[in-house]
Amino acid sequence: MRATEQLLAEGGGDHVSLDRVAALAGVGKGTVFRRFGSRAGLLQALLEERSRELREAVASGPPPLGPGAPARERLHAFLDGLGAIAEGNAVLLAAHEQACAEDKYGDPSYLFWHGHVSALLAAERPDLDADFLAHAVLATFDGDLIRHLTTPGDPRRFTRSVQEMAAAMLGPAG
Amino acid sequence: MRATEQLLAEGGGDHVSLDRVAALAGVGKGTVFRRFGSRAGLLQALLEERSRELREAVASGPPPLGPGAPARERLHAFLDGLGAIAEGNAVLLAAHEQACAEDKYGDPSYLFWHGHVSALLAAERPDLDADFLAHAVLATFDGDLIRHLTTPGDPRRFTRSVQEMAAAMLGPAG
Amino acid sequence: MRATEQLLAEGGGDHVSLDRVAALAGVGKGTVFRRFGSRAGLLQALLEERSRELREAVASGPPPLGPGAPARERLHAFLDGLGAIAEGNAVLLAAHEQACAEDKYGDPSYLFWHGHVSALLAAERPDLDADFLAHAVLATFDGDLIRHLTTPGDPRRFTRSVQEMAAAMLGPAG
Amino acid sequence: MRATEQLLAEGGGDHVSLDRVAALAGVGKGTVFRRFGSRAGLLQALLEERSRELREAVASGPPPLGPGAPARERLHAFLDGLGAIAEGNAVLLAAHEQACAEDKYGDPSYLFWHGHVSALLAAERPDLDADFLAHAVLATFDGDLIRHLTTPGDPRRFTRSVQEMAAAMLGPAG
DNA sequence: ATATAAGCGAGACGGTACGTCTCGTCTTCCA
DNA sequence: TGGAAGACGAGACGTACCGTCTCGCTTATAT
Repeated sequence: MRATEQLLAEGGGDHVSLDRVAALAGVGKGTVFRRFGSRAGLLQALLEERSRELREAVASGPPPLGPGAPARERLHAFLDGLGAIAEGNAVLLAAHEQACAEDKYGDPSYLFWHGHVSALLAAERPDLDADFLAHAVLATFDGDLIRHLTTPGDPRRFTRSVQEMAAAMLGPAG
Repeated sequence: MRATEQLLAEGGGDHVSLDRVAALAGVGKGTVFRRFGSRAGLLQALLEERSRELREAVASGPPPLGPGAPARERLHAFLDGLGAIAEGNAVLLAAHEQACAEDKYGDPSYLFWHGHVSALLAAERPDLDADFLAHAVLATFDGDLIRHLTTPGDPRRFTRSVQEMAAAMLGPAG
Repeated sequence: MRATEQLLAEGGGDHVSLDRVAALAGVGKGTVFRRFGSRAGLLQALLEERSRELREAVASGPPPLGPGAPARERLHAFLDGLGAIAEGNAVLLAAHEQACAEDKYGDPSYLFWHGHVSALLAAERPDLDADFLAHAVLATFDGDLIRHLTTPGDPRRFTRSVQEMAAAMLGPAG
Repeated sequence: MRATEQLLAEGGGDHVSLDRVAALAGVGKGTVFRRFGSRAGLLQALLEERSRELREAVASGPPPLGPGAPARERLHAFLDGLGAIAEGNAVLLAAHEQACAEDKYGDPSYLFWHGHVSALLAAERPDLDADFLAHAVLATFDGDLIRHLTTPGDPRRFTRSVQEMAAAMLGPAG
């Protein structure tokens, strides 16, 4: 089931109409809506799938991603992981943002990332508004921005820059 | 002409279809398209209007907004101005983002803001990727995020946080 | 099992989807299809149930409904019985017509009524096209027409009119 | 515009989905809905078109269809005309009945036919329930019934039978 | 002053996505 | 293992929207 959607994300690029997705997946449109509720739900599920691993590693994996390492290192590792996902799925990301206009900040997945980043930032810089900074960091994970910055010659430019920004926010190490 | 659209942005809230806009403005849909080219154009024009003053002040006004003041102060003043605009037009901002999905980073208005912020950051922190940081700063000016953060009790929460973030990026003065 | 469907015919009124019927009956949709084959089958079964008595009385009951009475009287009695059923189940009738669009004239139940009426008409008026007249008489048993004609103040208006029509068709007794 | 729908009625037979109609007519689906409101509206418009001539002839044409001739002759001529239309458009008729389940008896076109027939019947047989008889006569113009009765060898069987029925209703010429 | 040109109000149209609703089949799971 | 429950395939329907287009009117300009 998921595999079909992946095919389509590849095939369609951005013009992924649900009708087409369903047809190309060899399944009725009704099924898609029954399973995902709406266009937003579909994209969310795809992102979810692609980031579940990272989520689990963050929640309960080994350091430095998981609990146990210093906040600074955990943040670095996390941004590295999320950056990799984002760079590999910029198109999907962009489509998701476009679809989930409403309630983007209430999405459970976003809430998880935000909570994580916020906690790490707060641990290192209790003097700052970690809640906002987390939103700011995550706001840079914009599909269009990533596509804008990523060139064939430098596929990790985006992640590197995000890391640099996070480092600047945290200030000189301890 | 503009006034009509403003009325509509207020009236419609978020569900501003061009049909409705045109009808409510007492003008044919054709006229709207003749003047703005597309939905994106309309929103852009509205934002343009609301930010022209700031733009001019930044380009050729008196310090600290205009040229002449230290980069740090200019950035502070700029973010204050842009924050005020954004907080007062969060709905419009959100609609614009939704509409201008394509080519958002090629929009002249965005390019101007980005160039300005980028230059200021570069002046103060030549060691960082000012280009990216400017994108990051501007990425926080997201209509939905602003609506999410702004509460009746604290209307300038967003701007304050952005300032704090910029300060953190620039590091200790000096 | 039948009882559940009756509940639904009453409950739903006109928008009786099989999904809803099944759900409201507290039974899986599969069950409904196994027992009735299709939407048409379900409605047919309901009608069947409500008209079985009349059918048996007509086929082998005592006169004037059953064999033995003069055709004119048998027809009168039959139309009275069928009219009563139809007036009491106009909604069901309308739904059935809508569902059985295809092959309406091959339905065993319809064939029985038609054969009966046709034979009675032929007996009394061998000079007319009894086959067609029987179709015409039965065509008036239309759910929507009955609902249209039946008012709270005159619940048997439809039956009376049908009788009058039949009498006119048969011509002066004689 | 109409021509396209005619093509489709021919082409589709009975499975005329609005999507297909629109596509095959080279027009957007939105257009179809704007012009006809719904499936029912489309079919109604087609029937309207095919029967407009008869309607005008009946309302203000020369006898025996139009005013001036005796009721008996007018009814005969009218049934002949309507029968011809119905026999030539049985499929369309059936589709229309299926679509216009709701409010069939409030349709202006139906009201016109009914008023006409009812008036003619009342003129000739004031002793009968002309209102109902008119419904009964028109009820025989059922697409499926016509298809059922019409064979290649006897294309006017239906009309002939309707005439006979009407004659029987009117009784011996007075 | 009249004729003509440009521009504008109005809205129909082509095209298409979305989400809801059905029906009838097919699969799964429990008794 | 057989029947109940409901997921699934397929697709129609109606709505909303965008961007194009064609009208007819009005206003301004040129003769």
